Amino acid sequence: MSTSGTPPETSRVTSQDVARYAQVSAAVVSYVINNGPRKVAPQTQARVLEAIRVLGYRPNAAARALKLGSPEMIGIVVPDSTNPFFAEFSHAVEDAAGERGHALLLANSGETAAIERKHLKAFASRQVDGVLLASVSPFPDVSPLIAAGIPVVLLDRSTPFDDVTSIGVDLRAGARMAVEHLIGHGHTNIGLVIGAQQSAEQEREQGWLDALTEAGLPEGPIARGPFSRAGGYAAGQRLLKLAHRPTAIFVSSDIQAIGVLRALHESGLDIPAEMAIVSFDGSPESEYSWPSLTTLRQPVRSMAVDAVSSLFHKADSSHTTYPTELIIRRSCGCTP
Amino acid sequence: MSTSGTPPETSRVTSQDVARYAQVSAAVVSYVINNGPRKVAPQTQARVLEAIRVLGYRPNAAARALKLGSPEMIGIVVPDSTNPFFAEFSHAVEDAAGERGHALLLANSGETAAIERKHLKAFASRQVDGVLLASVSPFPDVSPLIAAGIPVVLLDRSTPFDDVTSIGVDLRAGARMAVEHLIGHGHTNIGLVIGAQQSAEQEREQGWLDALTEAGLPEGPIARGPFSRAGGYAAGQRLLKLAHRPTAIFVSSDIQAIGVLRALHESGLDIPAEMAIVSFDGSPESEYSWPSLTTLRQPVRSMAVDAVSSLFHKADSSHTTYPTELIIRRSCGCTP
DNA sequence: ATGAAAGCGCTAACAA
DNA sequence: TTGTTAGCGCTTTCAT
Repeated sequence: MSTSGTPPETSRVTSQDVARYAQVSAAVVSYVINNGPRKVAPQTQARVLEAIRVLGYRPNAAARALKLGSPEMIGIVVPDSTNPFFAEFSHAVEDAAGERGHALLLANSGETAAIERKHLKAFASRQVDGVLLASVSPFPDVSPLIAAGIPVVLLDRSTPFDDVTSIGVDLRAGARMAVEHLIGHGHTNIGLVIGAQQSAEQEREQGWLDALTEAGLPEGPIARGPFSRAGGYAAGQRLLKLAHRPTAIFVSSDIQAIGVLRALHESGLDIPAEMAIVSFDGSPESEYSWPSLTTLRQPVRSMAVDAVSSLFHKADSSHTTYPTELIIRRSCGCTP
Repeated sequence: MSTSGTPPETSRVTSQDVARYAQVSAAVVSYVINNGPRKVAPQTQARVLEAIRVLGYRPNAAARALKLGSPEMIGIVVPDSTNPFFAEFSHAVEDAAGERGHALLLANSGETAAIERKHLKAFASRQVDGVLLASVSPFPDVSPLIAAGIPVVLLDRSTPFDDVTSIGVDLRAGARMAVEHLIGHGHTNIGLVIGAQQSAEQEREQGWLDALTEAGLPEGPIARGPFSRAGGYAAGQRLLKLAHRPTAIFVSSDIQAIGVLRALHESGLDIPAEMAIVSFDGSPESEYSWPSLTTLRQPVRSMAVDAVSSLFHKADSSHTTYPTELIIRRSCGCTP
């Protein structure tokens, strides 16, 4: 027999093993691991702890999950975790979940309702403790979750839906504010770059229209495209080709705005002198573009934190609206 | 009695319930759900399927996980899932895992070894089927995983470590290639923006030095900072303040390069005429900066796919190096 | 082709 | 304060 390093014991150490080693029952092991629900004599506790250390015991989460009916995980499904807005959101969610000892399951729907639904079902099967959903659809089918009694909160919404709780900023009011800012700069032909139809986008479009109408301005040109840099780029190019080209554009997301900026740069237009931009989200990327983007910041982190809490407090369904803040930077023309 | 909607049955439907309804045993239910391992008569199968539908049965993943010893999930821990490089990587990993019916647990270490370790332990407890780790440290402690017999692959490395399998590009050679490109443009004073010490960064630094030395050029100025836009911005500013300011900079990551670009723009310097840039990673963001970044693209998606496969094929530990590709764009000066 | 039953590892009610 | 024990819901061997 050699004295070489520990063989890669595929850790089949169970609480029973620990109990045996510490000369106690498995119950006691459980009590010390979870600090309860029964008290354990300090001396006994020390023995158990020692046994755990020596044996390299690691509780089996699956068994615990089965017994408790909770895997101590929450799930989030977003259209694209690569989008800075969702990336930031997910990161904050992971932090918040972690503080409660929960892990985060991340899934991408790729803007496809079928895939979204598949993930929702999978999460339901896993009996996760809660699901955060930034749906592709204005009318997501969360029935698998509801049926499993799993709390859900809908993200990135500005209107309530059924009896599922939801959060988000007032997209319409925010968009309106952004466009009003542009109007304040004297623009009268203000274009819109926005997602390819669907839910929430409608509201930003409405807000854009609200501001225009209120100011007695004509409806500007619209370019629709995917929520991506490339989508924004293409949309920007289309707007630039227009005979009656706008002098300002409201872009419904930072990520698209980055693409628009590129189209503008390539065309040699001066921003903001010849084309002003205001966008939406307030992602970190918006601060580092050139010129930096004037944008409507969503309070991502607090939304994330609250979303996670409401999963755990599962109060009655409700919708909570967060304030949006106009961050003035260079792209709107405030600073020359 | 009303005919109102189904009460929110907190889905306590078990395979037993299904069995009873379909007048078969639980074993048969399992067989039809998993298409095996025993065959089931078509007629029986239909009855079971019907029962599943009627009862709204959804298998309990925790029970399955306990029985099988596998939760059918893999985990990934990265320094910052918000960093486009890791965001893209994780997304690709999620796809690859999903194809195998596995979910993805995402955790951030925030560049802190202690947090990383905490996540690794948690993953070990959860008995995940594999862990992908982009460690903060050059010598990560993966023992909890090893002890649990969980396959690990180290990400974003260019050198092997112990007997754990790893993947990554040849950072040193890549950096060298990037710097050589700059040298090819006639630059003789080439700065470096890089992370605040640690592992992999050393290699990019070495590559930078290699190119300089080989060309008989003096060592340029170095600015270190976090892997963030802000970190790059600050680093860029420091380089600009230098008396003997460089005419080109090799930035060790796209995300920092975005920050450097901002510093450059603010100083009014023309890019690439007065300051050329080449960066590293090839993230989507690099294509949309202004000017667009000439960068060393890492084959993120194929690395992600391969990383996931090797988790499942758990061959002997090995290190595989991926090729890097210099994407020529505007920031280096190739196009005026 | 199907049923019966054991047991994965843990928690907590119930005893002692 | 600690031990005994009964499951949580599923998979699968062993019978039939």
